Amino acid sequence: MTRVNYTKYIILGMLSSGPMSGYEIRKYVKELFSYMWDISYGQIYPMLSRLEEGGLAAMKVAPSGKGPNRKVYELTEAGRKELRSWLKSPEKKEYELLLKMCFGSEMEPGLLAEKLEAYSRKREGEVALMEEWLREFGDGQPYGPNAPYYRMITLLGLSYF
Amino acid sequence: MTRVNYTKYIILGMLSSGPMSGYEIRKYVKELFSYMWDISYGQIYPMLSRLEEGGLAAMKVAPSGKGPNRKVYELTEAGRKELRSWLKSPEKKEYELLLKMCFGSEMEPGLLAEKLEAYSRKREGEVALMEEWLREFGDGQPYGPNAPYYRMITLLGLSYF
DNA sequence: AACAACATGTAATAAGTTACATGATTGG
DNA sequence: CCAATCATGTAACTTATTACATGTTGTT
Repeated sequence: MTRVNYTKYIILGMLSSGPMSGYEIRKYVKELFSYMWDISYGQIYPMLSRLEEGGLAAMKVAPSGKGPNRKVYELTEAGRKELRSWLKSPEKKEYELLLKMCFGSEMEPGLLAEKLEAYSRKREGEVALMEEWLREFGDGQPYGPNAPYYRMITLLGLSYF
Repeated sequence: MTRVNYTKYIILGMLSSGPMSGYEIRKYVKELFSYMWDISYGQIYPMLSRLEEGGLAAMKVAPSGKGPNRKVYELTEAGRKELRSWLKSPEKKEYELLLKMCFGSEMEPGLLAEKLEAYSRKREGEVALMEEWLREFGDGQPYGPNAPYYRMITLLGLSYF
């Protein structure tokens, strides 16, 4: 089970909305996704080079109105294919579906709805478990001094799900 | 600005509830926090050694009813001090306060409430911003093909906050 | 002249994952 | 005897952060 490089798919996903420079990718990710993910230049620029090398993105130097020249990257067909193949694949992390949702326009019609329904079904089981925890946390001390705080977090999780 | 090692504080925090082995830490983190964080043996065991070396935890070998001997780690006074100093420090990541909340029993009375209030105030500003985004995402296409999906995520974030 | 924002990049370091190695005990 | 669970650990590798280097353009 080789691990998924999310940085790669965040960048591929950003480029799916249109050609962009590394600087812009950073700016939009910070603006739109700041409370979910962050991505630093130390990841972005090397990854853009790797994507270009691998034929997943094509680079053009473009003059910038302000500041130095920009390197604008555009998704190639291979890049779009790679993005879509990840979008279709099963999620391995909790937040992965949320990330995929950001690039919903690249998903086949119905796929996102299908995934969201499966997620919701999975969550229903967890909600039942959380409700059970809440009852358990209430009874005495078997969970130690932090039980009331776990309770608060479980309550938060419950309302979120 | 040296970076915060969250693994260290998760382990220190777990040990604050009582002596525990690496295996147990993994088990509880998976059980209780699985939808927020994960922590692998490849992090836990080396970190426990480092904590012991640094005098933040003390190790005792204890026979296990089942399976091989366990190495049970107990928080030292220095370890507790280190945990509390992190608990007091300002948060640098979005999810950091949630993590701190799990170890609320080690926080000075009022500190958690204070931090939660500050967080709530900060969130109020963001809620206003999100509401503005929702209006913007509604008007035409300046945000590209994924605008409806950003809208969904913003809606989710809004109800969460 | 100074500063903010624009723009790209790298090197050193730290952190995290995966796969592997080892072995005991209990229940079916 | 086999599988599951208990239990600890390491090596190879990948990923991420921070600090630094460099330089432009527009605003105060």
